Amino acid sequence: MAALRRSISRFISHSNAKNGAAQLVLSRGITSKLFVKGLSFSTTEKLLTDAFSQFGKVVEVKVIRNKDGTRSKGYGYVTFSAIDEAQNALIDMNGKLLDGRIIYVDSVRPSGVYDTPKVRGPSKSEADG
DNA sequence: GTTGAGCGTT
Repeated sequence: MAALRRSISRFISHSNAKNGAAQLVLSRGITSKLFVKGLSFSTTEKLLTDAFSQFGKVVEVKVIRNKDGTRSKGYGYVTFSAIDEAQNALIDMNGKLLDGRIIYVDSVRPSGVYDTPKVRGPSKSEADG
């Protein structure tokens, strides 16, 4: 049983978010988090949540704004509690009209969430030798 | 100064 858990944890991991909401990460590049662009500048987190909740449990929503927090940059992130929820939302919401704009949904770009070890350059002793 | 490609925080 421990072996089973070990093999599973090789493929499923959780990224830590501020509110403790975990982003599901399955294997390589498949996550429960979505990248949403083309948002109206008036689209808020609440509106995003309302629109995406029909596909599952939304655990985190973020609209990226400028420094002052005044102007939306027109894109954001939606994280679901499960990967299949995110997949369905992507398929269904991509190209849909939201708040008067056609929005585009994509999987989130890979970032250091994977279990791939970081590549190091040669150590100083190696470089000198 | 208000405009339209894009991957940010904690």
